[in-house]
Amino acid sequence: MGMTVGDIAQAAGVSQATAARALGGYGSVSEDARRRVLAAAERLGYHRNEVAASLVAGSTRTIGLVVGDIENPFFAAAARGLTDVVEAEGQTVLLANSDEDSEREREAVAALRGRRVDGLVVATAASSEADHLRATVDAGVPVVLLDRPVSGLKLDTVMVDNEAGAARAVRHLADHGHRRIGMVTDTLDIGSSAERVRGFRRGARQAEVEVDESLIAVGGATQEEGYRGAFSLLERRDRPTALFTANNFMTYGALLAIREVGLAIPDEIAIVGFDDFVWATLVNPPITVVSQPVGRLGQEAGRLLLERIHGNGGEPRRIRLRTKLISRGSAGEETS
Amino acid sequence: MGMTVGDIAQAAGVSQATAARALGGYGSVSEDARRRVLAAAERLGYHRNEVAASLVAGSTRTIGLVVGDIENPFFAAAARGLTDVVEAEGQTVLLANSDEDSEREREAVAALRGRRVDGLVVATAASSEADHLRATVDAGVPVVLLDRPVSGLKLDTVMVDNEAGAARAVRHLADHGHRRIGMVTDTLDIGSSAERVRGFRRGARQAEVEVDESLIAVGGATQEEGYRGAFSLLERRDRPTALFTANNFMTYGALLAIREVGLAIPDEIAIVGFDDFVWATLVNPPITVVSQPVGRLGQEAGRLLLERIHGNGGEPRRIRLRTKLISRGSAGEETS
DNA sequence: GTGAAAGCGCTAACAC
DNA sequence: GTGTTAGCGCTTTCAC
Repeated sequence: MGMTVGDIAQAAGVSQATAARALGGYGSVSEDARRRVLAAAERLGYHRNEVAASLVAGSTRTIGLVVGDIENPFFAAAARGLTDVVEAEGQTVLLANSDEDSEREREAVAALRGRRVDGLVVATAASSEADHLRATVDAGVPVVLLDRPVSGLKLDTVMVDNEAGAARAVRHLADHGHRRIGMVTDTLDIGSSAERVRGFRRGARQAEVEVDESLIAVGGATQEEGYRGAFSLLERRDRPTALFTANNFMTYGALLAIREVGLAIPDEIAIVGFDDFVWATLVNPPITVVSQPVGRLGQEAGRLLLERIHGNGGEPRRIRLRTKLISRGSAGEETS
Repeated sequence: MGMTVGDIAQAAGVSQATAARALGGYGSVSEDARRRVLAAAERLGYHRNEVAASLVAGSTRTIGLVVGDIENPFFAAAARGLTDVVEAEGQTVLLANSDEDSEREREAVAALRGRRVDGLVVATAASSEADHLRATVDAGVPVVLLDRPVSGLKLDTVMVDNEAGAARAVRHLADHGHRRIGMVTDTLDIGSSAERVRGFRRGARQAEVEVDESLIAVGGATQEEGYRGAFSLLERRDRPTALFTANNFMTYGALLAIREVGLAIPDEIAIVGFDDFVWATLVNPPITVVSQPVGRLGQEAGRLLLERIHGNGGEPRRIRLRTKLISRGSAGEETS
């Protein structure tokens, strides 16, 4: 533990510089010296103090990840994709949860920046308040936006085609005879959610379905709020015949509400959710979803960030990954 | 960014030492100097370089977490509990996945130690190979074991009453008329799984049910392996009438296998899973589980670790949290 | 109360 | 090829 290059140097009978070179594998060291140093290091169980190395190198080989909640399978999968990519480059991930709260997000970013992360991947809670991100980039710390665009801030961003995916879902519902379609979403402060609502409207227009704005239930980013939103729609006399839910929390909440109200899927209420989930095929009936390549989202974010860290300048890039509709029956499709 | 205490000191017209004291809130500084320093820092947007501070303090205020896979809801929930507790103390979590591979776990631990984490929480992949953990503790870096005990290594450990919980599940199945009960588990290298198998045997004994060892399907730690294990049991002529699955991956895999084989739950095959999951109430029928307080597992691990970091010596502690059987119908219970 | 100076463990000029 | 030396940005004696 308390072992330093100096100790190794002494044990190997060379200067600290030589030991450092042998250990670091840079500069030139005689074969003999190198062997002695390496042997001493091995014998004494030396491991480089990365924080000291970071101080001089000006790089911590650590990248920060700020998500709403790592317990959310979406973020967990993205985190996994990210860690896989960056660890392959010797980077490690510092994790922070924002609980979708802008203030907590600020604190998280500050904490990570204080620890001098080489870069940051953030799924920002509020697409409008982004001065902390701008300040970070201005300070020379690369930031990649995950899943959620930010208005008025050109930054590397990795997301899915939210609008197209949502529109697709609505058309799918319309194709199966639905004219009265409700939507359950979390706050529109979340960039991707705002896009999905736009997609909802667009899809309706394309399918020539009238959009009843009162059928768009907007709530918080929790399952309870999803439940509440869906419930409010379902208890109306003129309730919709189909629901489009903007993410898994909303989907889950809506399914609870549907069960609570006692409606049969898909005959009394159809449903299509944004984002696939592991159990979608095991609930009854299986749930039709717009699936997104979540792991890849994290991977691409990692790649983009690594490029920036490696000094790649150039215009910010926006990567849009494609979503895919997976038809399982909950929209009233014929399934075998 | 390139701002240092020296810069602030200069801007405030004081020495670096005074600026550092004012900024760090220690030592004694005149009210006047303090104000000037703080004002300068604010104005120039100074933020302490924590890596430099870490180097001198010998503490990074960072703790390492090594799990099998953050995408696994169990680990995600534990991670969340852990971050909540340690962030409240100003610590941040460095995350690494081992994929339940001993070698990758070693590398992860090495990488985290190199970054001089103040402590480590690890859900170790192999309960028998623990020299890397022992070495870590010996080097003075506190380690808390999460979820999985390690044989022959006395360390702070937070886990659930695996054996009791598993026994309870089996008795529950026996209480509902099952005499031929199979078990699907991942590798016994995983400490908690080994305990659950012991609990399986114990529960059977208590319920005076004969244990057919060939009915214990042991596989890898993936859903596919869970599927495979369950399938192998279900396609037997003398197949069990009930299944106990050792964790969520196994439960999920088993449910797929059950569907594949075309058996009805609970009439043709009953099932009880270890560890609750969000969708358990929405699959049909709802799944009976032995639930564990996963978030608390992470929290307690955090508390234990923080205590050690704060210099609390004393004997290693083992915390066992209680599991709870939640009856939902998949074991053939009468449900309203 | 304040400043000068040493040092955390490492890397990297710069001489030899 | 190797050693000496000067920092990286911070904290912390030790004088004054």
